[in-house]
Amino acid sequence: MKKWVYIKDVSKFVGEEVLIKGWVYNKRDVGRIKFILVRDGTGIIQSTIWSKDPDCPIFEKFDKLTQESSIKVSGKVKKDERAPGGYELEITDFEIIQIAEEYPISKKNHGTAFLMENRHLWLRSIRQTAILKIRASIIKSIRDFMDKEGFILTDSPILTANAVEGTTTLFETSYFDEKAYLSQSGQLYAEASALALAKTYTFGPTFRAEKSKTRRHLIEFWMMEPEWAYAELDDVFILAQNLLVYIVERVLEERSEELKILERDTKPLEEIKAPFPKIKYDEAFEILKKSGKSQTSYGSDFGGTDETIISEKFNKPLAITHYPSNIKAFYMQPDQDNPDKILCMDILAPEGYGEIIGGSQRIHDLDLLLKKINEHKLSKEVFKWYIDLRKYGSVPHSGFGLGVERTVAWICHLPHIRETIPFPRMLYNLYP
RNA sequence: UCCCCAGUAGCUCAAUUGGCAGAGCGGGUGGCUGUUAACCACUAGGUUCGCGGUUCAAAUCCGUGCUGGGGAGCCA
Repeated sequence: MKKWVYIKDVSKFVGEEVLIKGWVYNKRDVGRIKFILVRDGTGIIQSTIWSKDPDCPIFEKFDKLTQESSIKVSGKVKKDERAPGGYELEITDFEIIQIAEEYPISKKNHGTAFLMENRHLWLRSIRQTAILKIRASIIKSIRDFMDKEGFILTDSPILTANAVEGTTTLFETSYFDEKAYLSQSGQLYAEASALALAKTYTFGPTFRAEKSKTRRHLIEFWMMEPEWAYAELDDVFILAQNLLVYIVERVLEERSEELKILERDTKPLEEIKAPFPKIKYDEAFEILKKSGKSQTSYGSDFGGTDETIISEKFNKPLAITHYPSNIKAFYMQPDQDNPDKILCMDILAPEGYGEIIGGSQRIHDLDLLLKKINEHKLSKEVFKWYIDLRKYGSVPHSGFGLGVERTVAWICHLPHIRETIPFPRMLYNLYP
């Protein structure tokens, strides 16, 4: 019985007979010599079949193979400069598990619509598997960093009775006889956990029924949200900065192969070092005004193009703080010295990728919170438990949300967020 | 929700701007002893997104619907 090995490990088995279980990525027939490119999820290896006899049984089996047919291949591992990747498998025999029907995804060009329709198959391409591996590394590095910093993972519920952001973007569902909503953010529950554990974070999917059709929006996306008792805005800014530096370092270290497949220029990533620049809304507005390229009026939120104009001035992630209070969420703490401004931060990724982190210091004063809930016409009933947090040992606390998919898009330098998650949920697009 | 663009073979696209619907890839058959999205020859494959209109004649022009793409607003 030959040893089952994965392609990523073949270099350790040069000269030995091994068994590879995989799929036909491509085949080439050059008469007496045939090539099968076998992929097994960890890599691709060129495999060769040779015989003097044009009618030998293994050639007949080869002829049946179609793209993506599943096969178990036995052969001897050889070092060979002519093979892509430098190693080659000299096939002694192979077993056909299933002959694939005509595979819809060919080696030539496809349009986005067609690829999205076949997302379940598109995932098998080298490029897509590289992105998924980088996504996995980013998630692992986020978890490792937060754990190392002493934050406790606490999960927030997906089904909730209350909104966090504007009520227009909620997915409504039924909860027996009550109405329920899919979570837009785990933050409010994380605040409760933070008062229990001091340093916490939630990690999970969030849902926004926004009718937005852009390269940076998903209907279902993943967020990591730390919440930290007694922390002020500056504390979470430093946390966010160190987190991003750590993620980039880890990806450069673990996934250089995948970044190469994506043809990602790693120089801009190598420049991601602390400290990150931090400017106030007013300064950001000045930059916009001077650029002459923006129509945004003072006091309004920045648009996607505005973010690009501002972040192009810096080669690192940039924090913009102290936004006007009327354009931010109800739970955000006003600045003591300037109550029209909010102790909040948006962190914009470089290279035009825009906002990947949004955070703030939270209101800890009971009366102020009640006033804000009133102003935003929110229900005191459903928020009773949240208001309670300000009655029993309330303290200043802060947190932020990091969008996983936007982070993946930036680090991989992807033109569109749809490739950052295995099965993106987008506007009017629930299949596959 | 608004603005712009597109829909032709399984896929990616052509079609002299209103005059015989075609090529590459993929499929099939055959050839080739080192290919790198192999190559060469032959071959099958069409309700030109649906409906209505203009015209001697519509893939092409007009109207309408559907689907998809790009962007805006909003956001991570």
